[in-house]
Amino acid sequence: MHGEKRDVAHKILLAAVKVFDKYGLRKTTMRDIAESAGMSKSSLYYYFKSKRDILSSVVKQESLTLTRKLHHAIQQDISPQQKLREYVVTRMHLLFELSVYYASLSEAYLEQYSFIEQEREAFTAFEIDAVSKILSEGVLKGIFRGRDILAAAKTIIIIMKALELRLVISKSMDELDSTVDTMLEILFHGLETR
Amino acid sequence: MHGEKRDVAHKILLAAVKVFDKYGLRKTTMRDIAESAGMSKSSLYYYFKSKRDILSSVVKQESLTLTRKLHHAIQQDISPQQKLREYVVTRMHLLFELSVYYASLSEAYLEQYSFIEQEREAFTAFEIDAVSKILSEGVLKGIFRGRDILAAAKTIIIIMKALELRLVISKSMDELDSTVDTMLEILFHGLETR
DNA sequence: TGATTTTTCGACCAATTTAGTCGAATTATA
DNA sequence: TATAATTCGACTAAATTGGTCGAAAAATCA
Repeated sequence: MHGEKRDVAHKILLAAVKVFDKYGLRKTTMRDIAESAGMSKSSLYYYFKSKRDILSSVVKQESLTLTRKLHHAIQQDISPQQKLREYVVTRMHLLFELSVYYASLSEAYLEQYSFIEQEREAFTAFEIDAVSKILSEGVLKGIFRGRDILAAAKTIIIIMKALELRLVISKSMDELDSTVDTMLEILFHGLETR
Repeated sequence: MHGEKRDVAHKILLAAVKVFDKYGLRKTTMRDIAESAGMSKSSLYYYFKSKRDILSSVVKQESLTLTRKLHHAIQQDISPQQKLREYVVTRMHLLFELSVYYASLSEAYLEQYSFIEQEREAFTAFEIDAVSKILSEGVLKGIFRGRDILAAAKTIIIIMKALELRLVISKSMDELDSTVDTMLEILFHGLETR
């Protein structure tokens, strides 16, 4: 009749995201997750074998959401400039919502949950590929200068990561879009042919 | 030569605010505060007698900042409408920054730190007074209708508190100002004479 | 209906973390 | 140099942590 096992597991993950977002990974306890999911702590272990397991599932889920939406954002039939803008802005807004990627963790903690770093590295690889493709397209169309695409892509990603940090600190998205625009304005006039 | 006792105490409070903001009151430990302040945990007890003491000081400090800035915001020589707008917007932005008032705490936790509720109540009293004065001024100038000022003030404050909740949930201030404007538009056309 | 399976939870555990203490070391002051 | 102000490492008792287990409840099946 009602909820299957997978639905409850999903409900738990949603609850986990909520509290991860609130307290960060390190500070979130199984009790917090259970409370947020509206069930007993023991019941969590019926669906997940450990806290690490829940964490891992959340990370994988968020990572999937992130890449899927970013992929979709640059699939549109728009100019390379617009694509780059779309990518950066979408990325900003998504990362603002997704909790796990923002968790600033101590090295010791990351060691324990190594899959987070792994997932992050995989995401970086995706990013370099995605941005490189946008740049290549721009070069082919004679819009961007065709020097070292990989280096250019990496630079853009570094700048975006720097923006992430500012975002976390300010906790506001007010100036974000204009900052992105300013940044991209500079970026475009440096990349475009004349 | 360098830092007096009061300065260090102040430094500790700033560090405390930083981590309270990050983890919330409940999740913040003395170790967190000490780390954030760049000193040993034991040293904190040279300046404050307990965690409760630090918490209390932070709450009082934030409460003071809040009321002082709000008071200043409505001291300007502007129309009652502008004053009301100024009050609401300032309040929103300040509460977004101040960590303590947003801490959603369980009743059990609030019991332990009762001074938080006390300070909140004092703040509400200040608000009712401040908003009432703005409304009164508007009535005197023939701009607002002069029915039940106290009830009107309380209504405005309730609406602002509802906005607070939305603010916490969305964690973004993007739509906030326009929401405030929309709300005040409705509010003004209900309050103004004709 | 009664038997069986799925799901939930309270009670419990060992290990860690917590707020807070204390005396000794360090630093500044006189 | 003596004295006072400040810092901290080592410690404790109490609370909290992730995780276990078996029994109660619900849901499903016969």
